[in-house]
Amino acid sequence: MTAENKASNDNLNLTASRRAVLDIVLRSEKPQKAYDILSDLQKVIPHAKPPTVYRALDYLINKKLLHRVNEQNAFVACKQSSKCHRGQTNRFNMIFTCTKCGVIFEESNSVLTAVVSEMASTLGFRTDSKMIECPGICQNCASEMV
Amino acid sequence: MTAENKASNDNLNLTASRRAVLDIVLRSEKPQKAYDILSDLQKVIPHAKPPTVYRALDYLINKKLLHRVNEQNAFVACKQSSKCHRGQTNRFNMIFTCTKCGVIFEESNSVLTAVVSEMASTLGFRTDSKMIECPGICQNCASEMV
DNA sequence: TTGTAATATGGTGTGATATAACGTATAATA
DNA sequence: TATTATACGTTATATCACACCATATTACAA
Repeated sequence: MTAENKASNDNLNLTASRRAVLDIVLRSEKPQKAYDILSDLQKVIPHAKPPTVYRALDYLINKKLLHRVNEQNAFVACKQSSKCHRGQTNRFNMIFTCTKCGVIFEESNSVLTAVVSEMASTLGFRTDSKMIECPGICQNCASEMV
Repeated sequence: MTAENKASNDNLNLTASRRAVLDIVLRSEKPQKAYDILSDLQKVIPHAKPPTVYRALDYLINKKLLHRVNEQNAFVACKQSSKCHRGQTNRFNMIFTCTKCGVIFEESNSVLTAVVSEMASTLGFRTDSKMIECPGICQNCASEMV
């Protein structure tokens, strides 16, 4: 289920600032930085402050509408297509992040899920977020570096 | 090859501050924060400043002696055992990071390597670091949360 | 040996990221 | 209504990271 679909979920308490932050992140392809989100947010909610943004982000991440991209200190909407799920909430999603331009690719894969699940359980490790990050260089940036 | 082994490598220019930073990180099990490293470093090099640490870290990461753990904004010694390598420089290493206590587990796995390599190449994505992070909760912390 | 390029360091300052703390408001419910 | 939980407003500050410029050192060619 994508973030856009989830946003109409009844269990969701989308206040004005949460809705606005979600919209800002949804509108962008690339992960958005917190202080860029803040700038945008202040066009709608002029008195918004850093905690306003971080609270909204925390909430939306908890509700699985957004991901935090640790490699970039940035935030992106959950792009998992419904076909990646089929009710399987335990699938892992890989986020390939371009350290050059910031573009990301989010992909799910059953073999990945199987192997990571097994590694984690061998370690007695509980993987809550099911998001894995792999940094690198996207095709576009690679070709520009000649 | 572990960081300890590599440290005796001839190609390495281990100046005083680099050596000290490496030692500080090696001495600790858990990833170390830059400003904690700085505090320790100042016991040896009193005039050390933040750039001193970040420069040393950059160097050591480039030389593959250390990893940056993005989930924690912290740094840890490369713990890959030699058996994980056998000259295969293209193996992926997964770092499971505990978001509660900060402990990490670094593991390599041929199936993981195969599936991530394939996903990346499908996307035309160049994976330089070969380090993948998976956040979660370690067994210890999980049992304490009852 | 001198010139020069590359590398490493010292030190200042500041940009960027994130949250603690405390008070107020609102909503849900016993 | 009293109580609890949740959300928000605001100030201040903690934390993370590096740009910038000057200086020193090294390596090597002329």
